[in-house]
Amino acid sequence: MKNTNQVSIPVIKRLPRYHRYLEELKDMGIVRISSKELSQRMGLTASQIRQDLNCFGGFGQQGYGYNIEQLYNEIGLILGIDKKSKAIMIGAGNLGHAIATHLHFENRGFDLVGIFDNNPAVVGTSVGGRTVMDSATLDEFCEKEKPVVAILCIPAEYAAENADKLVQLGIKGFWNFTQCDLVSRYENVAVENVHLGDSLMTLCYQINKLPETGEIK
Amino acid sequence: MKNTNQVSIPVIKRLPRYHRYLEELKDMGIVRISSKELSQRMGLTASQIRQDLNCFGGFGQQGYGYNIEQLYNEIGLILGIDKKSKAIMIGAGNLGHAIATHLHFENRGFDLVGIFDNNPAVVGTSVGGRTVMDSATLDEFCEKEKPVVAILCIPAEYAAENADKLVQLGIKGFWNFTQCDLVSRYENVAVENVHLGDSLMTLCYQINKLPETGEIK
DNA sequence: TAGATTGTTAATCGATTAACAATC
DNA sequence: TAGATTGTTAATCGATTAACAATC
Repeated sequence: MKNTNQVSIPVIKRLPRYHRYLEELKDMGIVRISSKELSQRMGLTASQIRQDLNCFGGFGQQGYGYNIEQLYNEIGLILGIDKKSKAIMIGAGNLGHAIATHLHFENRGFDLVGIFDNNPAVVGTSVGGRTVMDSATLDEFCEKEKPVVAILCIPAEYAAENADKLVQLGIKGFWNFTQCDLVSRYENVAVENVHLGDSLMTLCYQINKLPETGEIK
Repeated sequence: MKNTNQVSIPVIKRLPRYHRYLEELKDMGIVRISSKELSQRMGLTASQIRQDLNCFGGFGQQGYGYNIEQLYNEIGLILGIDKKSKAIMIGAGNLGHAIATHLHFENRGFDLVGIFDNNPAVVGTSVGGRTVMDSATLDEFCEKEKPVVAILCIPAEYAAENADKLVQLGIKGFWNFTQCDLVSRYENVAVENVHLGDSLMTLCYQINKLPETGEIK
């Protein structure tokens, strides 16, 4: 694998999608694929695929293309999904509950080791086979388990204070489902935002910009 | 408002975020703001903000800046959140349940008029004050209510067939929570993907690329 | 009026696409 | 070997940033 220093964000964001398509092809029993054919399936250019992959190394072979299983595994390694970082979830409301039960953390480089909430009605209940713990025990838990990532599923107004505290407790990355941006509050802390409200508004724009049925041009 | 033909995607994706920041400033009782100050708050350049806004018209005033409430309203109009498109949700599992209850559709240009599931155990239950309907009644419902957007909260393997059917029933846009890409299956149908799995894997990459504590450089 | 800040044009930067020699 | 397809360099395209005249 080549020097991975400073691979651009757009490239990184495409990796999981490559991974998905390759998994599908692998499961179909297909062994090799050319950048051209993959590009057609994915709606990209072959050039882009080759450029993207060559940020990390030459995984193909001239005249042959790419071995699907090998490339699939390589991309998994690049993403680091074999590492299994410890993650905790803050907030076990509707959304937290859904995220905790719906995602396959273990297939994506994480181990969800704890779920916390400060609502007494929720503490002690089971979410996806895990018992929700009291937020009051968070400090203690972090000192012992040393989780690396926190998944924020709390109301926006508590996001900043919680994040600050979690960084002090050693958290190095957030999967942020709150409206709050956590813009550059910290150095060397990764933030991956899932702004569902923003996404919905973007769709709103698209819908309203769609040509009306029957409209000319 | 200027001709909005072909405003680039990156610009559109920033609009909801401007909207959020402006709402916050408005709620704080602040009346005006310069592109410079807003840029500092948001972690952007002032140039970018001015360029973005001038895709739609000149909302500012030299020497003064922007009136926060006016700009907030203008961006709302650009996004079209006053239009209230009818939306239906397909799949009322954990994730669907959370989305239906967690998002404020009415503030973001949509009216969630129906939730459907094919699981008899779920049909008839209440989700966020709405009764889940049987998927078997979907055709009938669409003919009568003419929803414009479908929110897909179903397993990936059923996504394509459901989407095809929904397009035939008149759906013009998808908010797609499935793993399936729905890549360019249709013309003049908007697709906004929320690939949570991809997002999580991107975070995985970031975490593993973070400099180790104590590491030099 | 003087100072501030926009709207807009020009310059820069980065990402995507095209081209092609290398090579399996 | 001939054909296919990569890895990589060069060209293009688009988005971001800088600069500044216009003007409130």
